[in-house]
Amino acid sequence: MDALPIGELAAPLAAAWGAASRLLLTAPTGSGKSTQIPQFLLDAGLAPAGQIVVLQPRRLAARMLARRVARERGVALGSAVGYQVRDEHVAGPHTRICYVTEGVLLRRLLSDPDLRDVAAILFDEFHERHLPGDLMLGLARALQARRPELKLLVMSATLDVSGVADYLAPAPLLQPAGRCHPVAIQYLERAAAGGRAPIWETAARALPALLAGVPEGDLLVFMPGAYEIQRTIEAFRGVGAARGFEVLPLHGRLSAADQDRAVSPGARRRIIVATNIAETSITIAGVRGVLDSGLAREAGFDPRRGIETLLVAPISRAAAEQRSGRAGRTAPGVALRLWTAREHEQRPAYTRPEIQRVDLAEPLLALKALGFARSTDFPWFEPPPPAALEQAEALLRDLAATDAAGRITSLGRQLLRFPLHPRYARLLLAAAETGCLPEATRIAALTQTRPLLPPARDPAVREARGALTDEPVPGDYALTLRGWAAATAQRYAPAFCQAIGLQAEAAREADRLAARFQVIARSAGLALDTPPATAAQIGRALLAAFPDRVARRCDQGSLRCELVHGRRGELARSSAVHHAPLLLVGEITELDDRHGGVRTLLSQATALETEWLAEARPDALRDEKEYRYDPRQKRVLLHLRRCFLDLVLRDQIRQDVTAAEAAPVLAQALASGALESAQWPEAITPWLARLESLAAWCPDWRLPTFDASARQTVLGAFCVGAVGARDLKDRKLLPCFRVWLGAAAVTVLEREAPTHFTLPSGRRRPIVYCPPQPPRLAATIQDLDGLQTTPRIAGRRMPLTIEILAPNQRPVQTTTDLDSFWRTAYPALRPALSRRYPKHRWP
DNA sequence: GAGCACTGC
Repeated sequence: MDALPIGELAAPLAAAWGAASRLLLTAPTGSGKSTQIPQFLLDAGLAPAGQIVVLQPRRLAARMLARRVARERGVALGSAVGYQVRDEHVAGPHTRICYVTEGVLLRRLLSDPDLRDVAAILFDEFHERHLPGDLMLGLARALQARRPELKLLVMSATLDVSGVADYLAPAPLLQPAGRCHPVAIQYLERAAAGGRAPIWETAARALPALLAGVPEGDLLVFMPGAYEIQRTIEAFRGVGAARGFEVLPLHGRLSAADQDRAVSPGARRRIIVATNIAETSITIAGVRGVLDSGLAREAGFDPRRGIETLLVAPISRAAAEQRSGRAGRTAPGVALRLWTAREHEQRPAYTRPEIQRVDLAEPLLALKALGFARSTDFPWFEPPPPAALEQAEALLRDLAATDAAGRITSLGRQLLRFPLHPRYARLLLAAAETGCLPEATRIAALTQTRPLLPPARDPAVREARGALTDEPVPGDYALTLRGWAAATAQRYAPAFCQAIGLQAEAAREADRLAARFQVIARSAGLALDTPPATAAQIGRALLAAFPDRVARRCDQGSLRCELVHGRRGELARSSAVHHAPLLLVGEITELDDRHGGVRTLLSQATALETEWLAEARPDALRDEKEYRYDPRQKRVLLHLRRCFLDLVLRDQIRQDVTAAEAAPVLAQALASGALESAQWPEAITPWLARLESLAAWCPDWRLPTFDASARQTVLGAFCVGAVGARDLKDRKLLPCFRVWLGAAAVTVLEREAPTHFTLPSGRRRPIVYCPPQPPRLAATIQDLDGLQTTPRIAGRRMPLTIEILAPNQRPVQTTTDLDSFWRTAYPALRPALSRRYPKHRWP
């Protein structure tokens, strides 16, 4: 690694530092800026009082840099030079240079909004654009209004500097001469076999040419995930030119020992097949050639459906640059990209920053605590998508963390005491109410680490793990808690951990986290000395945090589930609760399937009893006086009832009343507290009796009139082009089909989704849709229009399922092949359907 | 082949 030419930079940096409060510096990763710039600022007296804080995206980097700078200056670590990461604080009152991870500074800001002891903030590796770094930059800029002497220096490698320069203006740009070795870039001459061949086959075909151009040193191959890495290694076995090479995998799920093996030099030349972990986190010495698949798994969040995504996508040009650079760290190198030069130009210039693609509830709550009641008040470097902000606002409202005007409540401030997503913080407060706080702190902790019990392929491990379920287990969290407790009892004996496949490292980290949550809980006055919790206590607490994650198994033969808000997915095969008809799922993730489409995986499931939904009482959700009579609390209750109605009534309603028609009516009538059961068909009266007891909780609500515009019509036939929406309305057709696209049921509303209903007194009450409601149907229909066989939403092919519905809305038949359905299956079925269900007008 | 890239308080 070459030293930064600090001498050439010293004069301009010193001059700019005096004149400007914000500066921008671009230099490649590993140029020495992270260690040299802070020392220069200190030695030149440019930060005479206060700390120079250097923000790092990773804990390991913060630790290593502090260690190195302390050594260079001959001081003890934690004295003049220190660091702070989540688990460690190695710094003191005399610390002048402090390396901290981005989240740590955000936390510090929450307890000390002026950061009085900080003289300068250096944003290192800012081009990585992690969410906390982005947020911190905006906060620091805003803070300069109160503390004009605070200096900001943004350091980045491949960032499009003009955007930051504009944001920080006036900010001088410093650009020292680069010192990297040249890397020759090669592209494929023709697109790989029409893009049809698996990426590992393309890689194996290209390997000999690359090896011929790299006579010495190791080779680094980038693949999107562990599965592709495995297939690549197998494919390389058949390549003659690779004989004599040691071929090793490298990804985050490997044990520390296996990762070390891939990083440390061996006797033979090596080919290391890695994920993105080798792009930024792990540096491998001696790499002279890079083979780049051009693919990466990219995390995202769809605010409309409230679903996380993890999909394989082409990397940006900047990321490809970063990957190629891995070949030129010690000597000139070669990089072969498995795409054409022409395709390269069509790739996005930069990876979408995190703030554009993740759930914003947690940062938004922090902003509100810091005085930015509305997200538009905040000086975003790049504002997040409005839909994501709306979703986050709605979630915070539903958790009672904010009031109707979007201001933080005292409950919201309580949530913020925990370094957790507001949902999990909410889980802890609810757990204190239901009496399962110790268990809940452990559940929250294990969601924040690597999986403690990752899915096992080894039959011996599976069998040993089976012993954990000798007694029935109410959920996947509960199963992990059981394995974790057993391992704790054995003091994490390696033999035991290995036998059940428990990741001791992750468990120890979770131990520390749970302990920390308990310290915070105790200081907040929450009761921790409770007897071992029952499944009901834990289930009810989980419901308060995840009211929109209730799911029901569609049938016993498959793992398909329906979720509230017209979503659905597939329960993870590895889940421990295959027996339960009603579930609460902790995670919903959309993943690639093997056909170029997607599937929605439901994991971390917990079995639910209908009674917990039906009998969830206001006091189970009570936190403090100000919420007891707050309408917002009723919203949560109303939502729970809707879950109940959606899922339970659908089985019970028959004959002429369809669930889609009845549910909103019932929900509103129910909320009114004055339901007259005589008005309803006999089949549903047993359920109404239970519902009436729910309604009794909110006696001040009155029966609303049912607004016909709220009636829903299933899109089905419209989508496949058989019947137009107008036909459905004019001819008063019952819905015959329901169409599922990915996780979302596509339905159409006759008008816009209603926002209010009217009480007999004439007063209007808002209808609150928990995220991600109501669906934006107009947009959905446009996306679908004209797409007969391979509907795409946002460029991604969505699995299409069509259900033929009986008048009671239960599916008669299901198909996934639209073409053959429409050509053969449906025409063959139609006569029978017409006889069986004459009420339908079958197209 | 069926969980799933990388981080972080």
